Amino acid sequence: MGREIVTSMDVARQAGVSQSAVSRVFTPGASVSGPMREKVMSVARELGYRPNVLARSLITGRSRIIGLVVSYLDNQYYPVALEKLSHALQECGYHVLIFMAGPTSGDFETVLEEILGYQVDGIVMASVSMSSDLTYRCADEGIPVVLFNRTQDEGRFSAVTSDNEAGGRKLAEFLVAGGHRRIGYIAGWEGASTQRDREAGFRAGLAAAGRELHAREVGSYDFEQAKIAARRMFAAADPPDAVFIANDHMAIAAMDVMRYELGLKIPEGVSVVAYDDVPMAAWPSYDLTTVRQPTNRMVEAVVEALLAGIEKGDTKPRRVSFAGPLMIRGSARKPQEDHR
Amino acid sequence: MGREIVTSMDVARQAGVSQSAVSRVFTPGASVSGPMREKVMSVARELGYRPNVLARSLITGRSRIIGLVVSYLDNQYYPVALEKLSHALQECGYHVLIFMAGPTSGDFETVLEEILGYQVDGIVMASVSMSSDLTYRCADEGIPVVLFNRTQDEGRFSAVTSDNEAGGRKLAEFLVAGGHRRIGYIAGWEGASTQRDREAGFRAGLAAAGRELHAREVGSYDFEQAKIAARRMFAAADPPDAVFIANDHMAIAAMDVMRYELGLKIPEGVSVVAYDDVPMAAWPSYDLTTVRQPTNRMVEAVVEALLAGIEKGDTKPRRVSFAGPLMIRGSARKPQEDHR
DNA sequence: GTGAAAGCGCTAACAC
DNA sequence: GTGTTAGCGCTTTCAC
Repeated sequence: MGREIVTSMDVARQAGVSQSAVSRVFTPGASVSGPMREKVMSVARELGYRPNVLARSLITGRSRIIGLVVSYLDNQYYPVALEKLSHALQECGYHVLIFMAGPTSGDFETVLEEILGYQVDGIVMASVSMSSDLTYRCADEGIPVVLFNRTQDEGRFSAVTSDNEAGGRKLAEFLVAGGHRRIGYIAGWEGASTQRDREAGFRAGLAAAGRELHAREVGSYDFEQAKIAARRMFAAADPPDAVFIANDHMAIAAMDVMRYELGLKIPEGVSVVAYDDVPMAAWPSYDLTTVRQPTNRMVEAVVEALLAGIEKGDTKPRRVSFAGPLMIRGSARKPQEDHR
Repeated sequence: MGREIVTSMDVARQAGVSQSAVSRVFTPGASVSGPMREKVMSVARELGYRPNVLARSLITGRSRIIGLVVSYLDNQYYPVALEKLSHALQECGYHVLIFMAGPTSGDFETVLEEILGYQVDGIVMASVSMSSDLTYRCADEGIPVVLFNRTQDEGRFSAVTSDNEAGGRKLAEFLVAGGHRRIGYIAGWEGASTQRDREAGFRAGLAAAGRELHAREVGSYDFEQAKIAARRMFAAADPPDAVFIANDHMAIAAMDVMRYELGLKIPEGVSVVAYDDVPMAAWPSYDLTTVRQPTNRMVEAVVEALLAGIEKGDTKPRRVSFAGPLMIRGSARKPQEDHR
């Protein structure tokens, strides 16, 4: 019942050494003699002693905890990224403490207050909607804040993204080269930088070919909203012959509506392209042409920015974005098919 | 740069009260007068003070951290469950610290050592493969351990599952009633209790109708393994006319192989049923008849078991399992369709 | 290289 | 109801 904690003092007594000696044995890079180390380690093992990270944090000022703020986990992109991030941080001796932000549990403000209470060493924001003075307070207090898969206009935080604009442009070029004439777009959440950049790149790509968007709906990065958007777009008179949907999660919802409700054929009737390259995009049922997020490199960059802030005190914001390849699959007519 | 921490002492000085008065204001249920509370709160707000959860934990012996051990997040069931669990715990003032166990980062043993170091108040094991003396040490130290979606033979830990055996039986009855004669099974990871129970129930259900398994392969709850299993099962002479695949994650992999590689029609050529009811199962591309895991109730039970252990010291293992409904969709021939 | 002592930020008796 | 005091388990000077 009572959590019997074995302390460094217990080990010290049992081993007949001072408590600080025990501490030193468990402090990487402290000066301890061989015999001392062995004596202490052996008693520690016997007693099942482990240093208390929390007590340590009180004095070192580092908790070895990274707070992750996220608002949903149903878009497959996030769990996969979380898995990678968590692994990478674990490798460096950090762990991820999850904070769900969103309608269900408290607003963003509350969540951030909670985070601060845990004395996290760094914060990763993977959620799309969040803006608060508190975020600045984190930064002001010297806690590194890294935005994952989003940026912010004022560059006060580090931000790691893929090159959304370039991705959008690539998709436009691909659709234009595929001979499409009426090209639509289903937007993500309008407050998100990813949405804005993907659309900007896409429109720029169309413009470069002398084209314009033929139709536009908003899916807000939400599964159900995306269905509604697809219905509206393709039930219209003169519907698009190709559509860029701002992420795979929505694209999958939309494709199901298009094929099963509206009876459209993909890619014969309409081409679909999207963004993220979640695992599902490669499944034959969707076989989605999409821009891959270079998640591994993005995660590396997040960890780097975090550690630079924590361990070197280098909290100056860094904004990195990585170009991701276009994964050409079967959901959109390919350029060469048009060369008859 | 230097993390300037505002302490309760700072607030006390500024407000002209004792440090313990400040502490009491932030301790729910402590006796403080109205004016005192206001004075302290106002200074606290002004200074941006937040109690240090970690320092508090040192004295209370509670960290308000729940360790979650998980080995993969690509099976959509886990992220969705994690989201719910995290929300529920957050509501009670706890947060989830993630520990990834698995080939990539250290073995289970190491991970558990790390967990112990964080003085977590409770542990949830959502991973399938884990067995270690350390797990017992957690229990011995009075830390509540709850297995999520798995049980263990010796009942030393609390375990929350759906009624896998009943689910398996329901599926067998459904397939038998649907007039299927050659019924196959693709197993999950053989070390998992869910696998064992689902198969046992399924076999029992077949036996009750005087039937036996016609074919059996192992997919180990892995996407790629499941594809291989499906290929092997349906490339055989005299392949099954129905198959139960031990979870939706594998079923989706297998269905893609069956339809796109082997040219099978579902459900005309072969019926497919599975287990979990992940969101994807309801998508028209899969439209999978499956047993729903009553995740909400399972999460509630996990939280209950955890809190009983933490707050009431009641760590006696409780094993709960909830029956989940059969979600009848289009991937398997339905009984009434056979009544001609 | 090792021990003694101080103190991280906080809660929990204990007096008043 | 409020202040004083004593630690929680640990790291880190500082002597030796």
